Amino acid sequence: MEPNPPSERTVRLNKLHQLSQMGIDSYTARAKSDMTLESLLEKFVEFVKSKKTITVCGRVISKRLHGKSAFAHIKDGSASFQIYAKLDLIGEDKYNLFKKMIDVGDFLQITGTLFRTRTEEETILVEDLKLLSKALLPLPEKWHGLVDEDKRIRYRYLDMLMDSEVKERFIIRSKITSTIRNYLDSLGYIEVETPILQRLYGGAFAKPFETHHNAMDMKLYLRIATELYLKRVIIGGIDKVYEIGKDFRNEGIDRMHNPEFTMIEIYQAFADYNDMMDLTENLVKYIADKTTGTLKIDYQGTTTELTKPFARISFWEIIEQRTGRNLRNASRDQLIAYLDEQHIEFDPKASDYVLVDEIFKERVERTLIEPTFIIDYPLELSPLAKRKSGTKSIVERFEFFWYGFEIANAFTELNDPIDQRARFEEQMKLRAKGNLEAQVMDEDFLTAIEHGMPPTAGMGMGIDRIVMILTNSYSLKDVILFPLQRPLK
RNA sequence: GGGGGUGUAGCUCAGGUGGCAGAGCAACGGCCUUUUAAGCCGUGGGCCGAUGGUUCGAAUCCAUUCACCCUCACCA
Repeated sequence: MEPNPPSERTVRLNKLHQLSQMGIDSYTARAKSDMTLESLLEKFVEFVKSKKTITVCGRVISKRLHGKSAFAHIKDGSASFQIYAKLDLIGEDKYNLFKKMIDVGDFLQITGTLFRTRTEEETILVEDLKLLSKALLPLPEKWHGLVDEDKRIRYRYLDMLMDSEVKERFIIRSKITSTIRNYLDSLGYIEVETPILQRLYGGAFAKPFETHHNAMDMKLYLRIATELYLKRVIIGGIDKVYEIGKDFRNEGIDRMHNPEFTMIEIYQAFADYNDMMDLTENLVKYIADKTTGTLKIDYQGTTTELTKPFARISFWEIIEQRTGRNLRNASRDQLIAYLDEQHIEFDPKASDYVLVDEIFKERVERTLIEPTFIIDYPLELSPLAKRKSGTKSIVERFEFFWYGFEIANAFTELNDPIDQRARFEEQMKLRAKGNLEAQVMDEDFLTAIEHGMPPTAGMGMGIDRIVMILTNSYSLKDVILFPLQRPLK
């Protein structure tokens, strides 16, 4: 029937069949383990002395047969450990089971005593073994592991298994989020959960994912930000609030962008963007110190120090520093002249402030290597931020940049319902002109502010990007367990 | 979307003026009771990403196409 000789999978399926004929369950419901392999290593000397018999579990990651004895390494989530099985000690049945039926990738339960080999390696002398779970597919090659970028993501579990740095990176990621929570919780911030499925999306400029609720026959969007709901929570009287969760933006994928990503947003009543800047600075320093153990952070060969206070420079000032020109009161013709001169591409239909933003992105953003707050943005770029007192066209906003990446964005929040309505109307005009990322009018949110919103500061920070820097990862894909990928075939 | 790169065995990779498809690891059979990239002897394994073309003959040359990576553009 099958013209080709059996594949590795077929060979293992045959073993499965033979095992079942031998009355052996290849997928046991229960496993017994006295301790992890890591703690076994710690207790090794003591257990050798007391000749203690121990039982542990792990996955076979290598196997070396020597005729009537055999070595293998097993690995659990904590460590790997060598085992040694001898025919005369465990008998023919068990020995042959190990020799013929157990493959690299299988999970075993091992009972035995401890000894050191000639080369001083800590080893379990097997007295009994039990198959816990049989693997049908082989593990990647043992000393190169998985190299192909596509496969590393597609089979992330193998990547984690074969490359301890990959696994470690995701453990650090978890530590970063728990450190953030601990820090904010200790300062009295309350973590909440707001809707991911929203009837209107807002709080950022982005194209949304759309979906549909069948029972209510209602169009819904996946949130692009948590902002507008967290402000409702502030209105509701929780004065210090935050949420860590996924946002979804229906846009391109590259090393700094993924359609779903993790964001933390923090809001605080009776605070302004200066307070929020202090909080952000302290938070970044705290998580860097707690998770890397140092305030000297190396990212892709460049080191920055978090010991001194972060620079704080205004939007217009940094543009002047980097371009050598004061563009604050520049006319449209002057802006275009500069863009042309610098060979920066731009949309000729874009408004003046978008042209300025273009210059900022091209000439400023990537130069902000040291942790830096850029403050006081043009009002037109920030429809949810409060006007800076005494100015007409500047808002109280900051963005935090590090290694040329935008990490956080914050403002003194607009809490004036009349002004907020006017800003939404401005956005709707842009939308009507074809800007699909302009914000949509949110009457329900306006009603909330009309009931009264305290002066509030808010901040959003990209968790994936922070993790990227703190784990010295080149791409977001390296810090997202399962990035979006096309299916095979 | 533009430019560049990659795609060959389960894994890591060779191969190329066009002439039977290769290695190591893994697998299978044999020997081996302290190995550890165990070793030794032997065996099997491939739609050379897909489609079409040129040719007596294509993994190799050409065109198209798919996937992934890099880069530029876009994208708060």
